[in-house]
Amino acid sequence: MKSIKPTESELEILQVLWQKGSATVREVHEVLCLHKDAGYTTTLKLMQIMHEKGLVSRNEQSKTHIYRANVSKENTQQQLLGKMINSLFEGSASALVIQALGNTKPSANEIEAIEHLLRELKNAE
Amino acid sequence: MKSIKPTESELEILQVLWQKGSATVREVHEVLCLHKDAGYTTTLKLMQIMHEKGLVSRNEQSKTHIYRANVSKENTQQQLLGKMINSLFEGSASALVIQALGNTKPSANEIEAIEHLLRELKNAE
DNA sequence: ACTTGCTTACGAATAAAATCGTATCAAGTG
DNA sequence: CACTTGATACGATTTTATTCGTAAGCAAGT
Repeated sequence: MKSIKPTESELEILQVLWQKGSATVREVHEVLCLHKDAGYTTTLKLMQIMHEKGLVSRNEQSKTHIYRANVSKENTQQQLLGKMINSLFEGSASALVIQALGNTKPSANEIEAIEHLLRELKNAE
Repeated sequence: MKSIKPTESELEILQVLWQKGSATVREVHEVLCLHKDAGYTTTLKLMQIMHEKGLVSRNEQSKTHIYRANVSKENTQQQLLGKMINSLFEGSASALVIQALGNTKPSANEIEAIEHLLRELKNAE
């Protein structure tokens, strides 16, 4: 189990890759630019570093490389969630859950999904 | 609504302060040393910086200053949770909740608490 | 008065992350 | 062929976070 910790900017890039499946630097950069303002070479450099670290893989067949995330979204979420639970919620996942639910307005569907999961957890005892 | 983003190390210190209510640099440092290894002046400097940023307040009556957190635990949790939901869970709090619950074994009591909260949310519609 | 021990203050070194400028290469187009 | 366009590579700079060394103050205790 490799446990790499992507930085803030790396996460932004991973998100785009997760969403699109695969993308060129330019494609990623276009998306990032919507929110944030940075030069093209900045994005390029970041993705090169991520490649060195093994966070992404790339196909170099054509001159324009095509990147893919090399870590799964679920793993990464789990990783960072776990860290947050430990560092901010004294290790209690349910404390985090309650805090998260308390401050948002989940839809009826979402509530239903969570209740369903809870029922399963109870039965699994 | 001030939105300061504590760094990793600052969070460690805040945690101690939240837990103890108030504490001197040495007291904080003792606790940190259990897990991590850093010099006393490092902790001191961090807390001084946090003071400049307004993350903590301090009583300077006696030579040995007494520190308090100046941001609430709940606010900070909310802040970081929100950021995480946006950056890793496409803005869906329930996605995060499900992921968090899926990978832990909440106790019956905790499940009960969450179900209770869900019922309240439903009634509030 | 002098030493010891604990404190704060502060500057500087180190490390890690992010940003950008410039060089260079490969097509495609006139 | 000369020129433009869009790509990578790479080094340098800037910014932010972390760490620590050293000076200086103050309050004992001897």
